[in-house]
Amino acid sequence: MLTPPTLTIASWNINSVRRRLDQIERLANETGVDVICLQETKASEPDFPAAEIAAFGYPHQAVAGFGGYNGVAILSRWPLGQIERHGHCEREDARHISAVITINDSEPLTIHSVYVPAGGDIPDAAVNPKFAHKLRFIDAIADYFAGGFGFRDNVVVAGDLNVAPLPSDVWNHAKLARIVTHTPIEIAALERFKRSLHFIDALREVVPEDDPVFTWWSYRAADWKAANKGRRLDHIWVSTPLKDKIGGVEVLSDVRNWAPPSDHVPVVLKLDMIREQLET
DNA sequence: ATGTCAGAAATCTTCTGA
Repeated sequence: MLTPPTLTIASWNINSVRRRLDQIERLANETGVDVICLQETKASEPDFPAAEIAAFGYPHQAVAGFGGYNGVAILSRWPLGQIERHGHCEREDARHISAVITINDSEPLTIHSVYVPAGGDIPDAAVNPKFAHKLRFIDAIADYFAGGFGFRDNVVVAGDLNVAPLPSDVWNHAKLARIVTHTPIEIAALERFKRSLHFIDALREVVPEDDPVFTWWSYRAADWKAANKGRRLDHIWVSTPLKDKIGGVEVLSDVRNWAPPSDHVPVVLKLDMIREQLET
């Protein structure tokens, strides 16, 4: 089999896979991305448009979903093994699925598509059960990674983590300090999750920490681009062995203009691991 | 507090979740 020079992995909260099916095809055609991790597919597994997506070039799929809300998937041009869905906080709510990508036998790569709960409006776990669930979910997924992997494993976490951790990850740090997605308690929880396997925030490896980067813009602005009140809620993390293989990270903000748009845009990671393996 | 989406269940609109 011909080995590709790179492996590209996208993370995209698509806000209904059926509503935006043609945009998956467009993303495939315009970027050629190898793997797409989806969140908020909002489709039951029988309703998931598997055949159509296979025809777009992604015959290998890991899907978890039910009607109405949530739902995650991994779409791949490469075979997927060991597909596992993970329930956290005693729920089977289709927020986390993983698969092992088998490009070569020597270095398996485990890819996770994750959708962290949004958390409601009030950033107080004592009065808002959704916020309490969000914090418990992040703790639970941190425990999962702390207990299930070694620091030498190749692991990619791609998802809507619903937290914008850095001041430059939101349009106004001071104004959002008490707004859910940017509160100190959520940022601390996300940091613990990140440390669970010494994950590296791939985008911030290639974009300076002070540069504003957003992946989500609310539907409620009349003109999302003019207002530009965005947040970086979508992340791709890699485990330490993959750090030196980050070949680039791109936020496809133009996708926010594709009609009808999701409120999130894809983040794409390029890994150079395969090329390095060829050279050694 | 506001606005805008998407899906479900039940209608021709309201609810929930985001």
